[in-house]
Amino acid sequence: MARRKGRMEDDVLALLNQHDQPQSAYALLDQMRLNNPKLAPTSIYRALSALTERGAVRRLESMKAFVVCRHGDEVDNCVMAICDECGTVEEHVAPSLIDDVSAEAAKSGFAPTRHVIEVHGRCSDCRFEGEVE
Amino acid sequence: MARRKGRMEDDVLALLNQHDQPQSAYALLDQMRLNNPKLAPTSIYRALSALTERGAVRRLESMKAFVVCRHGDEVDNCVMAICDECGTVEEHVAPSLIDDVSAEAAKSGFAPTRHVIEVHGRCSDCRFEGEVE
DNA sequence: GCATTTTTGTTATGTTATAACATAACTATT
DNA sequence: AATAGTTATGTTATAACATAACAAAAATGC
Repeated sequence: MARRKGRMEDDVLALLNQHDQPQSAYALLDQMRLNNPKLAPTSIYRALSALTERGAVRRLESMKAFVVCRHGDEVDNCVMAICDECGTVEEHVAPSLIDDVSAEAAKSGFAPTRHVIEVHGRCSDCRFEGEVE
Repeated sequence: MARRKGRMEDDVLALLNQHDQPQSAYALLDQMRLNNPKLAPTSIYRALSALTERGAVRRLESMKAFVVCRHGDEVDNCVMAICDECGTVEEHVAPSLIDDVSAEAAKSGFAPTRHVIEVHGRCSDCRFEGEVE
């Protein structure tokens, strides 16, 4: 009954790649169910978890949704800019900025292991859509 | 049946203030139910939402939990450092750092409105607990 | 008092995520 | 190609998080 190894991850990643906007786990599930109606949430979450661990996918904590990671090797050095109007996400690689954030936390002796840096706002396209503000 | 205005918010805030660690909405609900067994999730979420809006409380996006905001007037200028070992949270007010993050996002014309900056790791106490590493 | 607005209560449901266990597929050895 | 061990996936159920929609009570303004 089980399919070939790693296939689930590939399918989920391929599906995520078809979208410009972050997708919720259940949105992915619904889409996967078009081909595989009995698919369970667990399968999606397992795939997302594995993809996340290897830096292929990122969970946007502030929107409970997942995006493909364009810079997997820099996964902990990114500032994510999320447009609240169109939903698109920009991945800014900025190691020095992450260092600065770490340094701030380190002021109290804190030793960082993971950074969540998400900025909400309006992207360039949306700001200049229709008229300049 | 409804109680005096704002009372719910006060109760939730008071309860949150009794904790050093962030609390999930349902953890708060369980505690409130000791006095008020029929309390519904809605009531907690409404209070948390109002408290968040006025900067008294913050949701830690990366852990689905809420903490009292020690610097309500600087609510969007904070770096939150979360100890994964003991759960304590430090609120670092760092406006210039937030400016830097904004500037990074602005490189592509993005106009930030809200910043989520959460750092996970180990706090000073936990690092030096037992022995120096 | 009476109408209006706001807060809280109530009921129901929607959404996100994981636990626990079963089975199929892959791997390596013989 | 039998086997045993490991890993991936399937299956079932439920836990945890969050909101919608409507009702009732209190506060507010006239």
